[in-house]
Amino acid sequence: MSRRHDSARADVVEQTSARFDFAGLDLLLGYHLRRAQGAVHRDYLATLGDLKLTQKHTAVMWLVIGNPGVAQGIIGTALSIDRATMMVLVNRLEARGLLQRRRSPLDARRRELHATAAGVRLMEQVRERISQHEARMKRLFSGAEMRTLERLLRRLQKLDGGSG
Amino acid sequence: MSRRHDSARADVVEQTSARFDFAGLDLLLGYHLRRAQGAVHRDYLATLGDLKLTQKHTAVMWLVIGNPGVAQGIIGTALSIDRATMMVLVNRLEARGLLQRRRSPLDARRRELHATAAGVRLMEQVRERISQHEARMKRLFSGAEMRTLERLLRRLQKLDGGSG
DNA sequence: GCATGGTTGTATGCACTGCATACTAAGTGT
DNA sequence: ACACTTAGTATGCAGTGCATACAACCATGC
Repeated sequence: MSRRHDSARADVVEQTSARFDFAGLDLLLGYHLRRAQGAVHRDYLATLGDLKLTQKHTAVMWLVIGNPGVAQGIIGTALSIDRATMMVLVNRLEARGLLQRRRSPLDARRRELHATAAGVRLMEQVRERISQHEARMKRLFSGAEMRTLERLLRRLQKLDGGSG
Repeated sequence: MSRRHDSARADVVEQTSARFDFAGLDLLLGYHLRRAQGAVHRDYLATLGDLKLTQKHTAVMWLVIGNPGVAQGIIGTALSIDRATMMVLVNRLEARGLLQRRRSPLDARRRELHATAAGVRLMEQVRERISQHEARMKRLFSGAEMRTLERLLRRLQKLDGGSG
């Protein structure tokens, strides 16, 4: 290997790790939020593993079980998921036999959502896995930090109705 | 309207808003993180408006401008975006004429990324919009709270390499 | 009672994201 | 030379988000 080659390699190494410049990107709150959410969701999916439920699927099942017969749109509103996205999501859960749509006797426009026995069984396992996932996150923080983080994150939701 | 109808309506109203039960879902950190990220990203896209750049597209452009000639994979590693996703993302930015791929003279496997003049111009506007977006978030917090939030969010990224 | 307007769900299409897989090109080490 | 590794590419599938259009249904005013 010539000296020229050595110095070329050194340049590459320098560029690939040492001399990388975030150029202020890491001063943006949105950046940190997106990175954190990505890491948490990856850990979530890995923890759920074979149960194969995303955060949103889980949230819908959770709320349906907690509010039997609730309308699809109510869930969507509660979770800030629009109607079209809710459709796909509920279609998927229904196809997997985890919940059922039933026409509401009071307002026929509505479809009441009910968890099936299979859905309830699955969610029991899911809740256990979520405990592990949440525990892994809690280990990163003190109790006070957890409460602070939750409080600050909750405040960011004000952007949803803020000025639009 | 009969009394029966009145009370039926009351039930519906009760169910649609008052009697909704989060059943502990809102005790999960992952839930609050997802909601917050959703709200922030919606505000981000609305603020960018006609500039039409997502958070990730912006992050890539930002880092390419801050590190001219950086390899695609380095950006992906820095942002926790895998190679396949980076491909689609860079394809899109290249198709829009915002950056260019060039074969690296030092390591021909690599493609150096360079922002075009149009890309640089666009990013100037983007940075202004982002200032507005970040300012809107900062109004929700004190300076100390902002620093705390950033610090705690950064800690969550430890999940990415944690035990898998 | 009927027309009108708003609400809920449905269907479709497009774009972004994430990941698995497989393949090519190129560099590394023996 | 050879196997191993790395970087980029291409394809496919699933999840998500949103715009749009449409159908069914409810509430309201006339």
